Amino acid sequence: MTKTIPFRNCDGCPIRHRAICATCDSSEFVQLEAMKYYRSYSAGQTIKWAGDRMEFVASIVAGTATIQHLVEDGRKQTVGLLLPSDFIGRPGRETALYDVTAITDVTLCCFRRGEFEKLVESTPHIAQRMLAMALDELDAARDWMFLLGRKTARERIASFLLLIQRRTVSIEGLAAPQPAPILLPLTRDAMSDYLGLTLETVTRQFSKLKADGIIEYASKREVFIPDLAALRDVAGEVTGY
Amino acid sequence: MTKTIPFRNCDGCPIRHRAICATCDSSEFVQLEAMKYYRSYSAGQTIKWAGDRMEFVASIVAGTATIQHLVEDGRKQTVGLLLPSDFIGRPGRETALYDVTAITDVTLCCFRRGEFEKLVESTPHIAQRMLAMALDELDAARDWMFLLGRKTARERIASFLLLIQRRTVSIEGLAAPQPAPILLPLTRDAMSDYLGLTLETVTRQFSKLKADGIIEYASKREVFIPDLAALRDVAGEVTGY
DNA sequence: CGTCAGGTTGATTAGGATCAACACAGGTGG
DNA sequence: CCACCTGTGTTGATCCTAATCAACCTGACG
Repeated sequence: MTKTIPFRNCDGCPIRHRAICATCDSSEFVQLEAMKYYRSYSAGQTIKWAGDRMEFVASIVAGTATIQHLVEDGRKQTVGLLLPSDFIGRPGRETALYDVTAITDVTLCCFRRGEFEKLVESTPHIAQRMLAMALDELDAARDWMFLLGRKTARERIASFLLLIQRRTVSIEGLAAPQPAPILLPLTRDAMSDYLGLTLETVTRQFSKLKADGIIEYASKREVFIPDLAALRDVAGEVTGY
Repeated sequence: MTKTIPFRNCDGCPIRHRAICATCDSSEFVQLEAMKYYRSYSAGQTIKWAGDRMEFVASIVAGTATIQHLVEDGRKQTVGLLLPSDFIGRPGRETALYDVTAITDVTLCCFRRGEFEKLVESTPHIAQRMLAMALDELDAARDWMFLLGRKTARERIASFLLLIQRRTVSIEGLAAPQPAPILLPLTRDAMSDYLGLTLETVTRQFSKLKADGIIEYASKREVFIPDLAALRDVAGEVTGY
């Protein structure tokens, strides 16, 4: 459950330049560094439950988590995917609205909520950075609304694969050449929750994409994309011009 | 097309205490007041097109607008509903990502984007207020993702009616007694775009809810809700505890 | 009075959901 | 070492909700 963290201070932090601290100047940075603490969760653990009092906010340092809306009758919808540098929690809210679950092993960089809220009030850079990140997330949520409201199952899978492909490239840098296998951080079931489908439909569409030569399996959870443009086409994105 | 505005300065402004200016102190307020200008659009007009350069950001003073994602093959999804006090645009983005369309006659309180961005940088209160509003919108977007991904047509209609009912009450104050008719700002077609359905399905579900006694028509665009709890039940909201 | 936008209703179809059986890998314990 | 179990994934058969295609209604307006 507790996992060793391969660094001790912010200098070596992999998300230093993309998280909420990205635009802090050195004095702001000292304050953040002083109040941070790390926490780890293993795959499958719930980080917070809807309704819980939120004692901290945090940045994802490593791993993947999901934000989920769960309803008594068993219906579930993943309403956000949290990857390294993404932020959990919001200043000013007492209790969580959604469940947050670690999908892979996750390391968080946490801040006590009360202290963090004071910092947001006193440090304009942080409020501005958080605003920019919140607005980006809002755009992402709106794109996802289009997917959930209007895309076919096939298009949803293709869009999801592109999303993971892009984030993989942006996190790992473009070290690896294009046709590198991309690792899916979610099970078929978790994907279905994210895509507004059932797990059977997800499986079927994967099989169909494979049969059509759009993807190839390295393993059940690792996929090659021989032709990215073809995948974009399937996803309903405009490739052109 | 141009509509008279029934007030000249912020004192009489109906959204003074809910828009981005809500938490400004008096000196900040003077700055905002100095740079604002009003603009009106008549029902059906497009306020901005996706891809347009955004020369201003704005608060909705009166009327209803929608944010839409439109795709070449004709599919359309409304990804946001803008009611009085909601904000259009974002500091730091050059071009609009989505179409914004006036559904009813709309009055905006506009700020030139460049000037506004400077203000956001220099005025922490505004960045903080915008952050709070952006996070609220993000929560609303996530609730809508659940609706689009998991709710049935009937539940979607009921949820939409509740949404309008709540916003009607909160804007008009609770002057009117509970069983007041609520005015639907959207056509069946526009509702279908928002709910991820077709207009025929919207009509059918309205008819069914009427047949079931959940709603009553005052006119095609005005609805009574005799029993709010019953409607909540249909919407899949937990009444109880 | 004719036209047109908005709305309703019916018949049919299709895309995913649901129910069900089975495959496969990895881990555990006897 | 093997038998068993559990979590994950695949595939098939059937059903059902909402989409599609189509006809018609209603009221506002020039």
